[in-house]
Amino acid sequence: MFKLNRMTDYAIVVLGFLAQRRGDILATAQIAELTGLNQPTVAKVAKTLVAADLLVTQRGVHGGYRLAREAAMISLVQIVEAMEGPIAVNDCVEGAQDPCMGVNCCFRSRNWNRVNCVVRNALNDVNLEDLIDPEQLIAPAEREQVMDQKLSSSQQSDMLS
Amino acid sequence: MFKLNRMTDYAIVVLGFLAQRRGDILATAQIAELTGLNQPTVAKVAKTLVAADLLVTQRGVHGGYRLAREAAMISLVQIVEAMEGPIAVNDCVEGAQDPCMGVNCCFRSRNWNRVNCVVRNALNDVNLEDLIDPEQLIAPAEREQVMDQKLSSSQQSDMLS
DNA sequence: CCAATACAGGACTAATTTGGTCTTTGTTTT
DNA sequence: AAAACAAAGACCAAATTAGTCCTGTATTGG
Repeated sequence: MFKLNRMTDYAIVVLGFLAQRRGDILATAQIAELTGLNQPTVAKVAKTLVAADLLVTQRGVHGGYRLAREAAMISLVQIVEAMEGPIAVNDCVEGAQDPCMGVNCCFRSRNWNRVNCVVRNALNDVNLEDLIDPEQLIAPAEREQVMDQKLSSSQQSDMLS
Repeated sequence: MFKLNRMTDYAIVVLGFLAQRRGDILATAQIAELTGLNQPTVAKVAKTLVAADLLVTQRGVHGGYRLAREAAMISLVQIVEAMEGPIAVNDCVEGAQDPCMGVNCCFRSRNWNRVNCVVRNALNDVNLEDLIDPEQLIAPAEREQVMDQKLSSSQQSDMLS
């Protein structure tokens, strides 16, 4: 429960990868190859992240994606809400699409809002940079070698598990 | 996202209802009728809640369920974990069944644990009593009348929305 | 002691959500 | 202008979740 779905995991992998190569514009095929994800999946995730202003895109030949801003300025709550919509443990809270009404169907207590706020703040306090293992911030020279290791040992799914 | 699933909503409805009638042993059919849920669903939820020691059961004629302890002693985290399993935003955190391994697949940061703890604490700070609207704690005399209103206006689903 | 009632436990089906793929359109570079 | 490549959305497949049903067991009352 309260588990992020796989697309969000993928989003974090992609964003984390781009964060390590800040400034580089990378095509989905490259990202896919180097992270072990497959290309259509990367493309799908990237689309969503562009819509949420977390990535910027460059069309045409030599196009691709890069972070919209530095990793420290991208919080986990932005990523999660980009991939999964607004955080709301149920529809009783403010901002939900179907506000609760009727005396009987809902314990309409302020406490749901409280729960939501705390969760949201927790996610807001962690940014993309925090999630990156410092050891993975490697120099370009070493990069290729390590990438090879990555490819040989990585699996398609369960990227974050 | 971070939305409780429907069974958990139902669980809160059932628990909240029993909390208002503390001490009463009620059969699933009665609970179903008075909450607007249907009987098999109530039965399924109740089974799970008994396994989690949130309800106690009485078999046989005039049997049914009642709260295992007072509402103030039942926290939201207990309800959620009873219905949806341990809280873990992903499999990287301690206590998850598949601990993360491999240098590449996981940003194995302490921050995931931090997020989980905060979420868990938020849920722990709210108990069943907090979730009940005080106005719904009504005298037995009025109860039947209000229940009629409930039945006529309630829908099967979206109990908490 | 028997019948009625109500829960226990598990299997099974249906519905919904999520994940993944493909096709068409549009943009950029040479 | 043509070729290369990404954007966007439609679409199909897989997995999860919800809901139902059936058989068995415990308890009470006649």
